[in-house]
Amino acid sequence: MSTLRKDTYHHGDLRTACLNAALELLAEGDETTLSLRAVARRAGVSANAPYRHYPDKDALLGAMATQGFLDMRAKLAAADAAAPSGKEFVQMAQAYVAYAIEHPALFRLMFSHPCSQSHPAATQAATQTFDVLATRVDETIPPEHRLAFMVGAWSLVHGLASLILDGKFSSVQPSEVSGLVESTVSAVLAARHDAPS
Amino acid sequence: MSTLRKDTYHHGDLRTACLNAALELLAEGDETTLSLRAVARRAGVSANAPYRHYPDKDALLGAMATQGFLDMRAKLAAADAAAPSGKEFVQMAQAYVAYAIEHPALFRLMFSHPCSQSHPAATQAATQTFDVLATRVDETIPPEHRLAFMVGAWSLVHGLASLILDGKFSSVQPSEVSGLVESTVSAVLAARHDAPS
DNA sequence: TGTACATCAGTGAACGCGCGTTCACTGATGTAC
DNA sequence: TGTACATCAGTGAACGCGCGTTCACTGATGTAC
Repeated sequence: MSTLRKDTYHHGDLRTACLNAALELLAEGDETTLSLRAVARRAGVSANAPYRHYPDKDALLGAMATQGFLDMRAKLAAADAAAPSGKEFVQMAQAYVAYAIEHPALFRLMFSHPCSQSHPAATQAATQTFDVLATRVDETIPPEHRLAFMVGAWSLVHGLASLILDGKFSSVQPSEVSGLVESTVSAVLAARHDAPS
Repeated sequence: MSTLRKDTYHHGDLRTACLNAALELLAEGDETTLSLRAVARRAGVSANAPYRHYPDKDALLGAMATQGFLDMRAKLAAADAAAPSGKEFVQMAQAYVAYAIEHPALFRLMFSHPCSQSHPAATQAATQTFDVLATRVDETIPPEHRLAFMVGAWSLVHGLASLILDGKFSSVQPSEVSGLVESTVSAVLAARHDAPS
């Protein structure tokens, strides 16, 4: 019976509040501006209160990455479900890149931070995210091309998102991104029957 | 007349020595283990000696990213030159991924660290690196497909490298990487005439 | 060739900083009787 | 229904840490005359 009351001594759900505060801080800055003390400050709580709910900073980072993957999975699944027949891959790819652009620091945390490999819940959530793509692949691509297609499609989309976030496509306008994703993914799709195993 | 003598008061070429020490430290660890003080220690010099040659830590990081891009450019150019006709893209792609795997922390610094965008020498070196690919594209790909091809090929290879570094392809063995790059790049190449503009 | 001097490239000590984390403690809560 | 008590979830002060950076200084070097 823990109703949420922020003004009481007992917070109610400080675990979630810390997670949200951390995600906010990450959205406003980057990983270097995300400290446990800042999270506590944002949650309106003393510096070591978070230790009641997370054994250390890395555990909080792991929870953030996990949450990120779950959010991303929902976006991919929604794109897959909403897409007209035959457009599933293109629209999932667009959703993937859009997620990265909307959450740049979290995206980097999810993929590049050590916690994304060391935190079991995070790796599991990552697998669940990729399974959305894998399921569609299994229904669409002939078995002998599945692995190459999975790796190729995912690499393509991930590289595109990364290079955009890192400012390496300075000549590409934000409004062009969606079309670029479509044309590039379509090209790979068209080639899948020609691919060497 | 500065001959290199490490045992004298005047170092000889501390600028280069700091750069190399920093690259070594990055190769041995990651960006979080790379401090200016550690660089000075490695170079056998007092903690603030590097300030004679770099205005601040970020300047050193920028120099490192610059060096990384120049090295990478050399590797790409060598792969392009050595490749049998028609295999240039595949072998450049393999060189790109190989470079990332051999220098994971430096690769991340070059692409994801803010210094890679703020340091003019680094952005220029990056452009020179991409120009190796662009030159081959101009000689091979019809004009109307060049942009899409550049973006697609680069994204593909960069994503592949990034996901491998980040441990997201746990099912892919190191020995499979080269073949995977070849098959995936070949697929994109085969599709380039079908690609929507 | 020798000497005076400007400049360069180091030294070593110190500063403040915010961090992650630990400690001892206390207010709030729920429950057994 | 009231009370004693265990437990939970906070507080506030403190610790040590290594960092980037600054300061005043000094040894080494090259050059003008």
